[in-house]
Amino acid sequence: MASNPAPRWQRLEHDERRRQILVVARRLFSERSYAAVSTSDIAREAGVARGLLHHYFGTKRELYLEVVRALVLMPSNPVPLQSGVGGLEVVISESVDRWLEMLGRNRGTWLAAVGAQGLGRDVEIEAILDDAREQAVNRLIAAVEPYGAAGASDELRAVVRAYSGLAEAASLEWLHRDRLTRGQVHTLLVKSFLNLIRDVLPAVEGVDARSARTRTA
Amino acid sequence: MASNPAPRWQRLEHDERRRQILVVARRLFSERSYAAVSTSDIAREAGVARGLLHHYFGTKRELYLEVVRALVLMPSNPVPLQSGVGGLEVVISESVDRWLEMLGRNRGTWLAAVGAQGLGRDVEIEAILDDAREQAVNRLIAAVEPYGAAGASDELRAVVRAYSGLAEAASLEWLHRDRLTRGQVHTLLVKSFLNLIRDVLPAVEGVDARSARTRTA
DNA sequence: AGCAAAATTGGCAGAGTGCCAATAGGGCAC
DNA sequence: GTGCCCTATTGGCACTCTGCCAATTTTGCT
Repeated sequence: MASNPAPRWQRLEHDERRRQILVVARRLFSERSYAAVSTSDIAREAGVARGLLHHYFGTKRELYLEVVRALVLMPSNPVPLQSGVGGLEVVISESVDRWLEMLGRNRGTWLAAVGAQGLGRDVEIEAILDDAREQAVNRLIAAVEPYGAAGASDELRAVVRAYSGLAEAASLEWLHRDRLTRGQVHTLLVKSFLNLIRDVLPAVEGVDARSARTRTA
Repeated sequence: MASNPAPRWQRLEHDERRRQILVVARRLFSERSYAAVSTSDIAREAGVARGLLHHYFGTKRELYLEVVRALVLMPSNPVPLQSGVGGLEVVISESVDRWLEMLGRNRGTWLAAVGAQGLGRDVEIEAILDDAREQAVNRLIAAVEPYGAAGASDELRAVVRAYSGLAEAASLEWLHRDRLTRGQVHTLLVKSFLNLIRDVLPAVEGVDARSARTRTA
């Protein structure tokens, strides 16, 4: 009396199914570009019907944005940190070290998150990435603040942001192009940061309005 | 007696039509993302049939790659330069100035070229952007070489590449976020470069293999 | 066991892409 | 000036992908 007709599919709880789809989508979107991944691909690999994706995320694009948001939760920029004990140099050194540690563990994910893609300014994507970087900058500034008297001026934020760019590029030289060792990246990041804060920042703040002209050397 | 039935469309020379389509495609791909631009959009704005796009470029993606190639011909990284007269500092200062000048003129295009996009490593796009940046690094190294004894070591290339990242981020602070003036970016770039070459690079080269371990501080 | 809520499926409609055969400019030979 | 031929250009067909929704199935609860 075939009591159980052997269910053809399993019914999962809302959040669980959602998470499962997100995992697959994250993998595929990390491997290939947005256009090169179809919702059918995601559905097939997740073992569900394509319509279910739309039930949970509405649209392919929204699913994509969800993936991006999850991905940039990982610090895409240098060195957050907590309580500073010791001099600025020590604090920075430890922060950089912790950050490189994280990078080494999540190499693939991080590379996918910072991998520059095509052109065409996608304002939403840009906003998400920008927010993530800005938060990283905030954390770093908060950590440094006790050491430098200056509050979070525009110049400080900009310099730290520039440092983020340097840190990303340098990390790529380690993880992707293999031209630097981890130790070298560490040295590069620590010394650069100290130089930027102690030497470059004061100079930048010292540039007065007359030098802010748009033309000429 | 209606001699000329008034041609319904004009027949252009191969290269000319091709260029015309590229101009439109470049504009649209710079404004919106790849997925948000349809071949119909491009064809309509170019005033041609959609099929013609495929005749010239084969595929939407190939057309896109063509646009990207053209776009990154513009130096996406700092400061090429020619013959150095004067000290390193003067050469760098002038180079940075010339570069900022170019940025100011081509603000929109440059922003489109470096604008961070989505995830999903698109290896072809990545290769194109990477080549462009690498060439910029080469030019910069060639300009600096007379001043530093060291040849183009891996460390030097990596440090200059890191500098490129810093320069891009700093320029965005000027052009996009408006937190720095042009003069401030100039100062930031010149001083940072000198610091990197004179102070940081030697330290990075001095990191011996024992420090190159993957773990630990 | 039966019911109801909700998770899941399957298929339909519209849009976008790739392709190719047919058409029509326009330069050139005569 | 006229006609011919080359090829730039068009228009439409087939296929894939996305968004949507009604129908179906599962499962917890009474």
